[in-house]
Amino acid sequence: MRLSTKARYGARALVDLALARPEDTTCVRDIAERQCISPKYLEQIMARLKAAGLVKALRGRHGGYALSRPAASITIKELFEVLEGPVAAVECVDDPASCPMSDVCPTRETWVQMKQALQNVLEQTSVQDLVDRENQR
Amino acid sequence: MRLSTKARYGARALVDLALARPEDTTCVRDIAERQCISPKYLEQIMARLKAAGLVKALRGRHGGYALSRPAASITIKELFEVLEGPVAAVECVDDPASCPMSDVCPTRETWVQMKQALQNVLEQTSVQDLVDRENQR
DNA sequence: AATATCCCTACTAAGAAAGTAGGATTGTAG
DNA sequence: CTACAATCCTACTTTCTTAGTAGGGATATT
Repeated sequence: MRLSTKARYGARALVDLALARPEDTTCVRDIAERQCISPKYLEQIMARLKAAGLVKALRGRHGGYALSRPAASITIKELFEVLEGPVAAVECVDDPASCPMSDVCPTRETWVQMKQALQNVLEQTSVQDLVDRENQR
Repeated sequence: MRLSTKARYGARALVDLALARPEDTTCVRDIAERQCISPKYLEQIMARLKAAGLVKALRGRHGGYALSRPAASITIKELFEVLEGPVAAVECVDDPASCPMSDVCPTRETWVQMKQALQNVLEQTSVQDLVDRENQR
């Protein structure tokens, strides 16, 4: 059960944007270079973040990306759902009807607890929290 | 970040074994039929559980599998690590040296927290807990 | 008009997941 | 002692996902 590079790269990209002044834009090439990510791949990731409304883009020369909201209001859970999909590790957690035994299955409750535990962590962490950590060093 | 069928099937198989008398053995075919799992696939899963010492096997006619310890002493975390691998969703959590930026990276701490949260749930749940849930209905 | 940026789509190579398949080995019951 | 039912072992296959690569189109600035 590994986290994809999309989610990890995306998190670092958001922190990178949050470190810039909110009114400035940062181009993909610069983020990619600082974060050691393939620029073309990061482009796709940023496109998804934009579609989800987490960042906004400015096209043309001197264009780039910026957070669309204050870093403190963007949670890692949002990022996770955009780039990694549902937090639930088993389908029946979100959709009991997907398994005919959902209402009797003793394992399902554990998968539900797993989701809740994960979600707690992801919801409680904002991009600003990550920035604060970075600044503490 | 989905849980594999191996882990899910394995969990159900252990519960199935726990429902039998401890001194009895249950053959793969029976478990597979009750749990709606491909018998040949379940064979491979049981082999892994045996190699990890969670179950013991008896060969030959009227052979089969049984839990090697009381159900209350087998945690889902053990099962998870055998069939799903490390609980950490990112490599640097268990092995900081795998990434040169581990000691500065602000995202790592969140991945660590994710692991801890998951681990809490998995450690606190034993096969016996699952059996108890099943019996409550 | 040149250029630097985002935007969009398609392609690919490698690996993992989820089984399928076929038989070898072993212990027991008749 | 023989047939059989079970585990054991290894290889194969098919499908899906991941992690990119590639090439160009649209657009705004200088």
